[in-house]
Amino acid sequence: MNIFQLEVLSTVVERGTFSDAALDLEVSQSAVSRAIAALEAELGVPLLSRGRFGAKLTPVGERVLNHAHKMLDLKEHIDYEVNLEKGLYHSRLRISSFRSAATHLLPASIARFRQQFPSVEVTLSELDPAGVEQSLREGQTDIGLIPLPRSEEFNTIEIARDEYVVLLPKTDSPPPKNLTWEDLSPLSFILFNYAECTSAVKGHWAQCGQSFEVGYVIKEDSTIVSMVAQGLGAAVLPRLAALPIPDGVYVRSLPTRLSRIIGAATLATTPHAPAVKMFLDVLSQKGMFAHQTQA
Amino acid sequence: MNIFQLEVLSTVVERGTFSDAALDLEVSQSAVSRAIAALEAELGVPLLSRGRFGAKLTPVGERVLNHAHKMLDLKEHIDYEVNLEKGLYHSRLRISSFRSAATHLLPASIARFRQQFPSVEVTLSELDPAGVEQSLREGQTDIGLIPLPRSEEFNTIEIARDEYVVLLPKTDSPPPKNLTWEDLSPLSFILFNYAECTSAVKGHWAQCGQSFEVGYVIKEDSTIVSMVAQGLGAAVLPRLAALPIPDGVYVRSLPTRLSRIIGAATLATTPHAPAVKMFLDVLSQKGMFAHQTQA
DNA sequence: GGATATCTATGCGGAAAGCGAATAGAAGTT
DNA sequence: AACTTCTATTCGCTTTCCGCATAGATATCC
Repeated sequence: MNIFQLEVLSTVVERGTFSDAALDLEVSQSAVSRAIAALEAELGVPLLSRGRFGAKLTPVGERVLNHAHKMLDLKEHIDYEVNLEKGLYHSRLRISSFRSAATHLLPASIARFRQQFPSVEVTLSELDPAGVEQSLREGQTDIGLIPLPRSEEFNTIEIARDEYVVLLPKTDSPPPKNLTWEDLSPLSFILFNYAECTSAVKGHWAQCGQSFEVGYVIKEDSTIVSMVAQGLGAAVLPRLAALPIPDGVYVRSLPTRLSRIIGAATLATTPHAPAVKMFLDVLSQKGMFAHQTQA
Repeated sequence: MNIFQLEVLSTVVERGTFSDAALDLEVSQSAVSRAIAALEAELGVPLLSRGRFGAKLTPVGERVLNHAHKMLDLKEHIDYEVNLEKGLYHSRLRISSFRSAATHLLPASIARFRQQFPSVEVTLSELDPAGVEQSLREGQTDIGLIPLPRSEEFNTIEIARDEYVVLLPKTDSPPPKNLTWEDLSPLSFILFNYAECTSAVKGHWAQCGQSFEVGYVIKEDSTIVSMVAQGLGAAVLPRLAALPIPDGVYVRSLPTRLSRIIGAATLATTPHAPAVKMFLDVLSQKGMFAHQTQA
């Protein structure tokens, strides 16, 4: 049994006669006749009844065709996999990302992607969000990880949500589990001057009708964590940026939660290469990269 | 692409080497090598990486094999259908049934069965339940429809439940929708002397602590229905036996419901021929005869 | 380093399968 | 009866597939 025979059977049933099926398949009528005869000989049952009226399925032919259709569908899936592989072969994928997403989100995703497509060359550039946008615009980057929302020149999908947390230095008594604005009001804050975090925090405070004292505005997340550990102030920054958090620092949620949305962006006007599409599937856990759930 | 190539691919992966796969498949090692090479040439991608260590799937090979396994499963389904057809061809199915099941239940089932297996010769004998049992014992019947329960010499499956109803003649005022034992106590009843109905009804009355007057005991269900229509009494009999019920007769449920179970029986000691198995599936709406539900 | 073992790939010759063109046979239509 | 339209089969050729034998590569053993 081969795929051609199943295609012949399917087309004969669809067209009604061997002659019309032959035209459709671009082979001779005798090739169609012999393909069907060979299949019937192999299986040992008549699949079609035929005569001057053309050809119609027998009852067992109907049941066989049901399965045959599924096999033809699977052949299309195989062709898809194969064409995907051919499209990806020796292609490349250029990713840009701001630092904490580059450090904490991308490595696992890239590993997973390359497990399936080892021939794709992946590059990862660490840029601030404005740099990521620029690199997308200049065609230097295929996929950029940036905070959302973004302008309409980009197509975006949400990848993760990253909560802003309060880092507090170790003191004689630990801070309460749930902070209030009153707990925070006497504190001096170190803000994270990167990836629009400072403006997000200030906007959030304003929106909550609160005010706070800014002690420092620092670009390096690791420096901020160290300063908190040394008792120089409290900090507010995204959890991913704070990682890894040393023992000498408490982590608490804000009284009113704030999160940033991390998205994957592509340039809206650029058609996606197969590698880009596949990696977007990894990031959003779709298609073959859907999360395995217990059956 | 053909089934043999998919079997080769599957076996190579399972066995680890072309040489071991060749032994398994009872072909030469070079036949295995060329089958794989032909498949890779047709698809245009390498499915296996191989050398002195044997053969391992490439990533695209894994994805292709996933679909290939499903195709091999479908081939087994096709083989099953085909073997089933061969087993059934020119076989026969002998059914015996008591009258109302023969009249009302079997025709649709037999039609459905023969639509799929037109080559099976079906015979239907109408016998009372004792006659059905005897015919099964004597090997003259493959499947018998009889009321349940039955002795352990038979394997049985429940096919339907058939409610005993009260038939009442048309009078100046219609009977209440829900009859009470008081409503029934002044009536004279015509009982159905067939398929253990009389004993079932008497047993039910006794179990409910009631008594009733028996006017007639009649064997013909159509005669009973006519007598009720003529005002000669009320009747208690299974609904299927009463069909078709003319306009001049009211139908009501008993105050305490009574149903008979109609079952399909086969002789416990006899292995089932394929036609018997398939028809039991029709009756119990299993396998390929499962009820279609909206998706 | 050389010999050996074990794996896959390929050449050779023969058998089997598949192709299109042509035609035979059957059945429906005119 | 003649014609049309369908499938099945023959013919001659081409392609594919087979086992046997062997080439080539690589790991193991001495």
